[in-house]
Amino acid sequence: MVDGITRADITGAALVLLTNGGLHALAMRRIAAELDVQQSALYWHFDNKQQLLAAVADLVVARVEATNARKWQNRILGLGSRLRDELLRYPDGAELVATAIAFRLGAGRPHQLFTAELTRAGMGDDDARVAASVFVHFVVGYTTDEQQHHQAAELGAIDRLDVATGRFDQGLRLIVAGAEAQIATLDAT
Amino acid sequence: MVDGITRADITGAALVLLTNGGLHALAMRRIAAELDVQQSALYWHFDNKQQLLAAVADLVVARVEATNARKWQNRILGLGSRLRDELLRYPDGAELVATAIAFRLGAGRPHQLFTAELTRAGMGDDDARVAASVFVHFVVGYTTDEQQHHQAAELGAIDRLDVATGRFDQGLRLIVAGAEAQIATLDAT
DNA sequence: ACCTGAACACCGTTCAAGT
DNA sequence: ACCTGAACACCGTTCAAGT
Repeated sequence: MVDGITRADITGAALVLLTNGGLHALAMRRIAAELDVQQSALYWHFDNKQQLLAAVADLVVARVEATNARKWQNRILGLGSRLRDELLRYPDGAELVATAIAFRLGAGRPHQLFTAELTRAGMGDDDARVAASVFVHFVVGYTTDEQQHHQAAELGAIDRLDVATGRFDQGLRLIVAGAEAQIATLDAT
Repeated sequence: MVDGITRADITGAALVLLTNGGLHALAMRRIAAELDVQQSALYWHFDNKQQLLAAVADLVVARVEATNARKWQNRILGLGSRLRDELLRYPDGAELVATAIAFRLGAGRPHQLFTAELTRAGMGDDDARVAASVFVHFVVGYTTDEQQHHQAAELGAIDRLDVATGRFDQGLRLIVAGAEAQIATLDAT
């Protein structure tokens, strides 16, 4: 007989359901059905649904990676748009990651990547972490809005299509300018 | 006999429930029970729960107001911490507002207030709106994390207490620096 | 115009019991 | 160690019918 179910099986099945039906489809019963298992079986592998969703959020941000641009400003911009792209790959991807981050349960990867870039740019560890959280909050928050609004429009709940595109880069550049100013005052000391 | 129930009655009762039990207590059945009404009665006043929650989110941010500091930088900082304070007044206040903003269903007040300050500071309407969204995403995102984490710690789900306090102002100042830089380049033109 | 009563189609979580 | 079966305590939404 075959082995039992693993955590990877569960999060994998959940990711498939997320892809096809969004957060709405991520019900314990549905995930269990996808694996031909009783819903209570999932609770042997995860304490609760929130922990399971956090593990799925980790998968969503797993492919976010640093770029190899020469200027740190461009690496930050690349990281931001790469993160946005990955969140947009799945319906409700941004909201899922936002919740996981809020509960400190997963999806720490974006924050780590931004922090690394900012320390390389010359910031102290502490300042880099603060700046990284500004970037992450903006990217995840902006993308959540964008995705939510886009999905609502598809359902016909909203008709006017916002001209929100392009505004993402503008916002990122504003924060980069703030980081530049802070690094400049550090160098002046 | 007394008149029927109004939308204000409903959002008022919901705000009481939010205060006492957080987002978890904001169930249609519970709100209806608070008003001695059947749950289906609420659907005559609101299309769905999401619309109702958006109206409650409007109440949460209703008392956010501009400060009268002389420098626009300080007015922005004051607006940010004032918004955070109001979100922290209710359990899950930040998450409620974040969701309403994402669905473009309410809580537009913070964005309007930030935009107004930034145009007064010398930004164009378009740039001011983008910068305002950076501020709002940071304040709401940061406060959601903070509140979520705080509530999890109260339930014993998390033991270590993050040293996140003070980081809020640092983050706000970083964005202000970015706005300053942008206004400076405008003035130079 | 405004609300009731009742149903429909779902949820997350627990827990004794099985193998 | 890993899962079943069944229950518990909930949800949001709809809709005919009442007044």
